[in-house]
Amino acid sequence: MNFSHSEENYIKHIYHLQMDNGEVAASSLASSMQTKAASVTEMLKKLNTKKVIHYQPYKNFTLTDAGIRAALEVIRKHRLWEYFLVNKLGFNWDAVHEIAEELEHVSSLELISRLDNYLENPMFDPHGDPIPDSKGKIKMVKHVPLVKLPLKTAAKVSSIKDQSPAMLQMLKHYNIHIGSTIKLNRHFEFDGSIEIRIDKQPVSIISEQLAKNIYCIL
Amino acid sequence: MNFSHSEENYIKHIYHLQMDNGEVAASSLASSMQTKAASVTEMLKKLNTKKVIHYQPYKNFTLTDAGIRAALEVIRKHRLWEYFLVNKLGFNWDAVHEIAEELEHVSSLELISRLDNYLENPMFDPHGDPIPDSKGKIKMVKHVPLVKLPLKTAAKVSSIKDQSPAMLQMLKHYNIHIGSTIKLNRHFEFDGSIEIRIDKQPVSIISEQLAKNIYCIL
DNA sequence: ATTTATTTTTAGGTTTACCTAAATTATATT
DNA sequence: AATATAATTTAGGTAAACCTAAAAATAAAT
Repeated sequence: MNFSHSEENYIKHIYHLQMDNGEVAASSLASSMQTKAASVTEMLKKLNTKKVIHYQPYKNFTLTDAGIRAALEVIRKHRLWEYFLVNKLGFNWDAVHEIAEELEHVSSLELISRLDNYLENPMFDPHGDPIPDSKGKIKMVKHVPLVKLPLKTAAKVSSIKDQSPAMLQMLKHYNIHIGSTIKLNRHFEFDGSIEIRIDKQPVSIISEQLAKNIYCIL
Repeated sequence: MNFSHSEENYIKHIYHLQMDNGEVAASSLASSMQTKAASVTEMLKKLNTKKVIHYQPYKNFTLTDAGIRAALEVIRKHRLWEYFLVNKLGFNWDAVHEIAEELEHVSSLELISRLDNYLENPMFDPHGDPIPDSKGKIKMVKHVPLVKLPLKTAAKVSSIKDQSPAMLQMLKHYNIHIGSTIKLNRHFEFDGSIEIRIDKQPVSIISEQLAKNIYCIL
């Protein structure tokens, strides 16, 4: 099956939303795609006739098996390109998302298979997200929000939600990277801030707002 | 200035046509783009308002300086990606054109500059065509058709017009590659076939049809 | 210099992917 | 259970990029 760029984007977003939530509401898809509900409805009808989603008017929906396969193909491309951009071209991991959004729509499967090979079949992209293999198999990793980590248990920083420059500046200041070992020592009830230890550095206290944007793998 | 994929394709085709011919007719652009004359007219009006072409209704047209710059940017991207596909991913040089047609529209200039760097600033793509630098400077090379080479003068095979599998099979048989040293020894009047020497191999005779598809640099 | 043929443009339609505003259905509140 | 609120769909419109068929302009041929 062949999909337009737009269809691929919808499929990808539906996939991520249903991973969070089991099923997807049209409104959340609209906000995730930065578009309007009416446009979403139109696309849902098309994806339904293409048997990409299970859909009944006015109800929430999910991807079919074919839809999941399609989503994982796009995600595979996206993450392989991100890996390439960081590890071969020397981009910072926070600068590659937009470029990969374009590259992921280049259609050749031969290209992706050779790229995968050239990169030596990486398992994770620069944000710590797993890269599906050519058959759509993907390492399921739960990204636990830092604030919900069990106390004093070593974990690894796996991804950062907000990747604004302001956020990156903060991360740099605290010396937090993807892959850093992190321990949650205690919560402060008053303002939700937490005490953490990054690698073998002295403990620091970070705000709830910052903490909420950091995800970890146990 | 920002261009759609379609606009970029038109600009690129106009560039190639005006390199051959000085100016471009709507009909030749239509056939080169595999589209209809009416669609071309529409696009010409748009490119004109965007000041990409010098255009007056019913007359032939050419790119403006801005248009040439835009064309060279697309061509630079196309050829750098082709180089990447062949020299890093191991594609055959005849398999990369279509993929590069998609990659050339990825917009990031930072990406292209890093790719160029990563590839160590190649001057020529796998077909022997020169790669414009980031300022749009391009080595002007005249590709002489093999049949018009001066007799017994060493030249280099620079490009192949028809890249069908049938053609590639022939080239393989005669052991002709991009970059091979080639000498034209004589013409046979009867059927237009020619006697050539490739590198230090024994001379061979090739048909006019084959010869017409081979271009050289002196 | 007319007539004929070719090229180019205009007019009017299609598809994809958006949009706003209004109508409909589902959900929440009293 | 009736009503208010929220979510979703429908109706109708726009822009880009294509199309066919007819009209207009240019080039070629008698």
